[in-house]
Amino acid sequence: MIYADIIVDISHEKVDRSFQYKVPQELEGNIRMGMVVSVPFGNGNHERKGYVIGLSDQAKFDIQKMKAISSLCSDEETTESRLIALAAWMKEYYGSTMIQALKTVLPVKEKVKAKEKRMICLDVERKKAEEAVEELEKGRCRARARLLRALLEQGSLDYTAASKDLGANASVLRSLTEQGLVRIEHSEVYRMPAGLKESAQEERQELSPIQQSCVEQIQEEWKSSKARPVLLFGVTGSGKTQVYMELIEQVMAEGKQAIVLIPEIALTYQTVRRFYGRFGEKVSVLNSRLSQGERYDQFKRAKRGEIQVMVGPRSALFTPFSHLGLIIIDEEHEQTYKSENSPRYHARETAVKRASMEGARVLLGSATPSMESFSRARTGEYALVKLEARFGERPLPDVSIIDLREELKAGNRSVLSRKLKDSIEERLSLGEQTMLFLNRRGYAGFVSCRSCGHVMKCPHCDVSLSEHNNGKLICHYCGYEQRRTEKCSECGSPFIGGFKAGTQQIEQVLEKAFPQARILRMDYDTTRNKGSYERILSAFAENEADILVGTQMIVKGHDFPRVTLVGVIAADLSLNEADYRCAERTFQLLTQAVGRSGRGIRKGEAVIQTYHPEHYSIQASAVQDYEAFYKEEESYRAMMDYPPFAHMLSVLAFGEDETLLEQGMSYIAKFIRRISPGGGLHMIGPADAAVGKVNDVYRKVIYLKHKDEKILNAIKDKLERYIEINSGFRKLYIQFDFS
DNA sequence: AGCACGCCGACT
DNA sequence: GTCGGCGTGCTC
Repeated sequence: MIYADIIVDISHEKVDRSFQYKVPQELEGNIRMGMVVSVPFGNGNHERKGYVIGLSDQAKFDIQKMKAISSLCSDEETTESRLIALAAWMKEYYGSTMIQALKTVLPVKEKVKAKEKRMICLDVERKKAEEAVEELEKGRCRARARLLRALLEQGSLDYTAASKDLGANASVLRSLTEQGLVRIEHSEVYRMPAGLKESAQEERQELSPIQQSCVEQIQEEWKSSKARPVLLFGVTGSGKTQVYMELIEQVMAEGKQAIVLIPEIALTYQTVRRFYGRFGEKVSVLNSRLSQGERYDQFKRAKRGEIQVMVGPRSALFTPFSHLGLIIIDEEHEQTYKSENSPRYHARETAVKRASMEGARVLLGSATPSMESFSRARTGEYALVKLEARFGERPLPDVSIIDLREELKAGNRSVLSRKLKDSIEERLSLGEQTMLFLNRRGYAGFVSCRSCGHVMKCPHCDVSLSEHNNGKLICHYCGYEQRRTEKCSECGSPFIGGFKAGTQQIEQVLEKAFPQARILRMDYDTTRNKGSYERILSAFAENEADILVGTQMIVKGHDFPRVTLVGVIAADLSLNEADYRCAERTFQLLTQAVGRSGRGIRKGEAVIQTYHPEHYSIQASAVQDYEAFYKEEESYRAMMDYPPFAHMLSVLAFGEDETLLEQGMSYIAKFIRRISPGGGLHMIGPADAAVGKVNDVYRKVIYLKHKDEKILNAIKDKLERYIEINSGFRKLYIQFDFS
């Protein structure tokens, strides 16, 4: 007898686990992992769709009570089943629930229909409804009366919201509909067509000899049956996209499909148009502005074989192609390839896994490869191909590193050093453009009291509020807003001021220093509206401004030939982050920023302001020397036992009750200490997470380090079971994060 | 998500 | 007692 583990297709956490079913004799030969089946479920034995996630000959449940699979829904299995197998791997490897993994891998599906809003509306006149409310209140039908009253006030209610807030049970609703008092309306799902048809036919450029040789090296590697992923290490502007396109073309010629992953922020009109221009109708693009329905439609087109290339962010990795030939990850070092939600998967590792399951190739491209990838390239796990010469042999910009401590000694207290100010002046007189880069995480400055130092914080989250130009203080985590206070809430002092390090402040300084200059600003505030991102960038590209000030979003993707000066206001902002990757991030950001200068005919210049001029990430980025940086960072990581030399597992716990959370975490820590075998395991914490509270939910974290990833994985498995068994963890939400 | 079960207050 | 409503828990 064979038994199948099945996940039922009901989107509810309560049924987020597998159920074992008997496999009827006549299906035994046909059933496989990942298939979609129909099973009886629950008390009413309703037929439901389910996914086969495992098969075994061991019954884990009372055979008497075990039901049998009714039938296979095997119309669409092959592609889907591979993705489900991938989900099973993700669940295992990253430690999430199966449902969460399935949801990331099988996007929306009929969930689109489920999400199709169900609204509860009144079906009778107000008078009648009011009478009914009174009657129901007289009789003891409180729930129904509550619902009707809410309907009278608001006209109509969202089905799910109503059932959550008002306790509108299914039975309550049924009786109300039977009485003819309310009806449930299924609102239409509207999908907008993807309007990117006008493609300015990009002529196929001849590859340069260097590019051509890269293509050949890559193909050579992939001829082998044990083809490794290839890391294409090419400096900015070396024409990696050309190489990608050439390889995609060849994959398409074999009748296979390709996925191209691009960091969200680089998914601009320009990039997308290049792919459309080259591959026309065979390309589809995903981006965050697409609705769920549109996304679903794109996936459907891919499944039907109507398209052969999918360009998109992290989630495009799960495009249901039937003959996947190639996965390209551009700018592979980007942080956005790591998911923030459970399963906290990394697109790079997951791509390698998917490719190996489906016999596809993987190409990683970057000018500043991640430590992980470069280290794998050095051990031979990945193949390394270098694309060296900058396209057109343009010279690197002249870089000056300015020590801000010296500026202060010389009596200059402005955010602009004398050198940077002079250089800007020079550009203005020459009619060339300047980009000023503030490598903060995009937030405006916090507000603090000048007399007692108290910082204005969000009452729901453990973050300081940011000041915006409309005089409001806003929390960037939960959206909480309050007016700017006149007095300090702690000491009553009226001297309250913003910390002057935001892009707005820099803009103001510039306006004062260069009243004649035309200045554009690009940050969280100015890009919140749709299309504003593109509008600002194209305005700058059209030479409508002399200076562009912004956060990291200005250094990605776009090419501005008129820019001959790039200024980094304070390189230390990203260097001081509390994360072992901060040096890597700083190097990457600075290298990118410096590389923006002098992309046209004229030679560029860059000015980096910092309090740590001697730091290797700054020194190496100034001369664009990746390998020098890698060497330094490698010895630091090796010394500190950080990835890629050890593996890390973070156990994150969330909960509304702080003491319960604390208790839970100390139990977890004790449990880990008890089960961890021998030495070699480092545990840090439990401690507050980087942001200790969001939306009134507290967050704590335990970090585990070990050389052997398998041991961390085993700890994760045991923890999962421990947490499931002990009811004390019911009110806590626990996530795992490997890095 | 949907169904059964069991508790609770009002009425025969 | 008994009936109907509403919260809770379980589903292989």
